[in-house]
Amino acid sequence: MDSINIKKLAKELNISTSTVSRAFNDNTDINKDTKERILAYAKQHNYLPNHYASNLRDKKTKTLAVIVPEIANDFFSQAINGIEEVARKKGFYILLYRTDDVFEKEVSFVNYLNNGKADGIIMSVSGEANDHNYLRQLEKKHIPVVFFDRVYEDIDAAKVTTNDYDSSFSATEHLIKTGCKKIAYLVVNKSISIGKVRMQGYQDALAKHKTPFDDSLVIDCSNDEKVNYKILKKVLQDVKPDGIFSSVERLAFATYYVCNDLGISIPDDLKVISFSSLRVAPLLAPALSTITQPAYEMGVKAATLLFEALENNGNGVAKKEHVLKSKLYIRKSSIGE
Amino acid sequence: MDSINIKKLAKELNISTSTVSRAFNDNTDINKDTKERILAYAKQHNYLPNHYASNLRDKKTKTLAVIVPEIANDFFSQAINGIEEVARKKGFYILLYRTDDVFEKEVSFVNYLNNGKADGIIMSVSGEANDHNYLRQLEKKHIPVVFFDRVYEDIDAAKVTTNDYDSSFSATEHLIKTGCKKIAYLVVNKSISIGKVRMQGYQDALAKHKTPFDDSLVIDCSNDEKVNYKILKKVLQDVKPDGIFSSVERLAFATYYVCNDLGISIPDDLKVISFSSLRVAPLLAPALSTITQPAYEMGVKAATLLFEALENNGNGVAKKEHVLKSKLYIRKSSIGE
DNA sequence: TTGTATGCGTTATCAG
DNA sequence: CTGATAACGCATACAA
Repeated sequence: MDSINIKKLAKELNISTSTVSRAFNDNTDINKDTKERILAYAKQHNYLPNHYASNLRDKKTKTLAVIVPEIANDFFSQAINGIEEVARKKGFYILLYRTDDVFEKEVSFVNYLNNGKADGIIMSVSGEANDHNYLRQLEKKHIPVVFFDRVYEDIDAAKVTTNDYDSSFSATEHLIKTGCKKIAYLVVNKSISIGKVRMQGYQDALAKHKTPFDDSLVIDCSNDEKVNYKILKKVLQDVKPDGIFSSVERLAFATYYVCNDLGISIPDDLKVISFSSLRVAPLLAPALSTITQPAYEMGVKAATLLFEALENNGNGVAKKEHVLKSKLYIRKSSIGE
Repeated sequence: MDSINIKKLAKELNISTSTVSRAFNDNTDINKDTKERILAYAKQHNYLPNHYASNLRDKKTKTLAVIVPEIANDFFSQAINGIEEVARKKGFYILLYRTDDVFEKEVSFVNYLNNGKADGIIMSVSGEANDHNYLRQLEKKHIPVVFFDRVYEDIDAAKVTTNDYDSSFSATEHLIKTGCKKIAYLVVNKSISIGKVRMQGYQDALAKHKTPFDDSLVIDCSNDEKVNYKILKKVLQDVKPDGIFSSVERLAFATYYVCNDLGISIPDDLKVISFSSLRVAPLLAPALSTITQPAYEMGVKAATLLFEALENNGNGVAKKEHVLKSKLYIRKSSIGE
């Protein structure tokens, strides 16, 4: 057909394929003029080395897999931005996966990656500390993994997290200081490590201030907006908390909607603070107090660590937790009278 | 090393590589028991056919490239979600690119894709109708392209858009009806087709209502938040419009920030309406009136069209504009006294 | 139903 | 500095 490849190019230029190859691989062993001639002709005829063939030869995919629970989410989209930034500079491609928080999808994706589709993986996990054999397989194939935000504690890999415990503690303490006596903790999946850590900060802050911990104030929500609305409506009507600490952005939004409908005033009747990366948090009615994670920086850090692992062939890379700091923004939604 | 491949697997099972290959390719010409035996053994030893080698053989990458100006943006992240949904069902991978609205990056990405890295491309463009030779090269290589939202009119390809002209017309008319006499149009790049279409709707609505068009009310903004803040501050102080029609979400946010700082009341002093996919628009202070594009559905549609092109080998596919409908949500930010 | 042989497009090795 | 050749891992045509 009209498809071009290294052989045709070589033939048309009356040189060997090796020389053409050299022209494209910054090889020093090539005459400058020859190289220019080749590149010029290639450009003209729109030739580029086939990436799959190259990969087959030297096992470098120049591709990085990114696995996240959701994409349309301020935190993750900003993190992906950070990853993309670093990857682009290294000339790497990004393969994107979304798990929808379904553990089985995560497993199936990771298993696929065993076929050499990517050189490394950056992921924010969707399951609990459990059977992670599927991840151990990657180690055997020397495919490095870096976790960010949501990690598996039992896997030995580089991890990029934020100081969730401290932030949760501070946020809860802040609510207590503004006068809250009955603070509810909103979480999506209690058993996932990130939910646990955040809850621990909440509990310890309560304990420090001699506020008894009440299990009925821990509200386990779902991934379905409508269900959450119902759950929260019931809680606000029956349990009547005077403070909300939300471990997940969208539960804070749901709280706002319920309050609007029930005529509950934030912050007069109820103070709200939430983990959130929403850039327009200051523009909400009322402005939402947030614990904001450095999403973009976390992406950059995770990608940087992955490239370190790749460049050192997995040796000597800090397989530890790299903790970045979140920022607490106190806004109107949690300010006392 | 410890790496496994089709040969080793075949040898260990005392069968030929072709049989192993058949087991993985839903080939009918294989004994059911043999197939099961192979798959079981493969699973146990964590073998999967190398994707790059397979591709080199049969020129199917099962990969789809997605090129967007930004990722951390409600519209695009939701659209990507839609694309991902369809791609996943087809067993396709997604290669993600971000251009940052820089035309050169778009060109360089597209050129890369000429090397057979992806079977097809879905993109929202970053340039103007100009020299699109780089895209024409793709046609030669039979790599189908589908545009969404931001398209090049002069390229013959499937396009997924929304009824921007109508929406802009309605939005502007709505502002006029609520009493606005001096409506500013905010745009990021006037010369890009999508900005033009939206502006045309704005202009025509003005004309219909005998409001003279004033060029100083067309505010050309940038991609830098700080610069936009300054531009808008100046406009609100000097030109003093009583209505804002923003063709881009983040310019509406910037307007909100400026108004907060200048003590301008929305909607009393200034009414605002904007193109936006922000899911918490109703929660803003005041709730933002929006023209909301069906972002997710656009992603689904674009991906569906691309797969049609792929499956029909590019023939008989509707290389036309598929127009979906946006929805106008009138909220407090643009309601009259 | 299975096995053998070939080639996909590239690059590294080695020889010149 | 350049050319010939083998090999990467797989899937198909063809033979059995």
